[in-house]
Amino acid sequence: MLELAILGLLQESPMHGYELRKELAAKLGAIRAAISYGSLYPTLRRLQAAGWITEAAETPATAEEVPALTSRRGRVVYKITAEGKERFAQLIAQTGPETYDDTGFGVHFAFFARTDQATRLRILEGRRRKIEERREGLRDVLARAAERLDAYTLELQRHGLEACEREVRWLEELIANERSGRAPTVPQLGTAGGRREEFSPPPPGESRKERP
Amino acid sequence: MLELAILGLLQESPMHGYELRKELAAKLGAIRAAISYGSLYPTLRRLQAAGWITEAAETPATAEEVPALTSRRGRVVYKITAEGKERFAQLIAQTGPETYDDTGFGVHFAFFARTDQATRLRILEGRRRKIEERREGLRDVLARAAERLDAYTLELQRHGLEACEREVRWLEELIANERSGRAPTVPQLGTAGGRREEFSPPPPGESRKERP
DNA sequence: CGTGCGATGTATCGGTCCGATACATCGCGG
DNA sequence: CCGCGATGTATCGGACCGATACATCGCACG
Repeated sequence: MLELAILGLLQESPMHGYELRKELAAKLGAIRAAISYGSLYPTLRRLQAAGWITEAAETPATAEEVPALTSRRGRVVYKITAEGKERFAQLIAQTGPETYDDTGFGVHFAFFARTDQATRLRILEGRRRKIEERREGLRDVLARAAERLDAYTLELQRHGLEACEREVRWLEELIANERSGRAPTVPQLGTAGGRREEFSPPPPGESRKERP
Repeated sequence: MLELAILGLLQESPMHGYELRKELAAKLGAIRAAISYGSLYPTLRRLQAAGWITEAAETPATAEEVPALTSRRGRVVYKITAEGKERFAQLIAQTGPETYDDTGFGVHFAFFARTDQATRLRILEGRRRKIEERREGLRDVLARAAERLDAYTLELQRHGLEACEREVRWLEELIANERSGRAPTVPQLGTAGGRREEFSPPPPGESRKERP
């Protein structure tokens, strides 16, 4: 998962570890806390060893003559390689069970802009299926084992059940949107307009073209 | 977390590993998938080594004479010890940062029936604080960095923000209930698949006593 | 009658990720 | 000039997961 996230972010622009962590936190803030350095740095080294990312020099030109004395600030900027892009595409497209758990789904979803529509649909439906199963499990417990559980545990289940129901509804909307060929559009919060492209290169700030 | 959950469940009745996993899944189904054996069995051994649980003999009488030949089914039943109960009480009462993350909060909440009211309140408020922080983070991203992110990522944030808002409201209700001295009973909101009862089983003041 | 299969049951191994910790530099205000 | 918070890289032990292996039980189906 981390691997996928890093490869995805570095595709937008080269970054060093610290930056990567912040961007990751911004992009995935909805689904998980900031990633730990204890996972990040080892993973970066692993990706580098595999040839999917490389170190990019930091020096901003004009600095050839005076490198030493106070040794340059130790900042390691990574950029993705061609092999890395291939790897990313492969990881994005290949769906296993872990694609549908909370974190896995969140990471995949966060990179939907770089995912083709068929895969998006497959992932959304897989996620929906998984949440529906969880929902049924909770209903069973509430219906069949209610008297065995105390009021607090029951309340926890009830709250979880409601969350499942909401997420299923959310997914239904996204799936319907996806099938109709439009990008996600949220009614209130004019955050996004409809787009028709299946992916958008680095340049941020998509123009907002209203598509009925 | 696993340690706390096991100690809590074994307080209700002795169980073997497989059973423990199922009960855990039923009790915590709302917040996390079933626990892995790869964590469960090592943890059981650790708890046993610490003296917090012990093996309870399985043999149902009448089996003294003929133990061998086809060796008896290998089922290991564990029960909690007095030290284990102390340990549980200590773990329940002591709140660290991990008490407020998704899993930690869920596990603590699931054992609220064995937690005193002051601690319940402290945990609910800590959780609320944490969710409020997450909510503010998401609002910031949506307000300040919206144009940097693609429509899918924005939709993810929006959905996460909504989930935060709902959870805060839920926590507010629980806190109000708690302060008023009543057990949890949420007015309807009829969605959920099971009917609910309208009572309040655990006597308001203290946690429940030993197995009835 | 047997036989195969799904549920029950215990156990280990490698791998991912986290939390704590350490340490060094930078910029800024007091 | 000094301290302190943000920036930045790095490691270590531990928690937990997913896959896998293996053995037994009960029962449905031929």
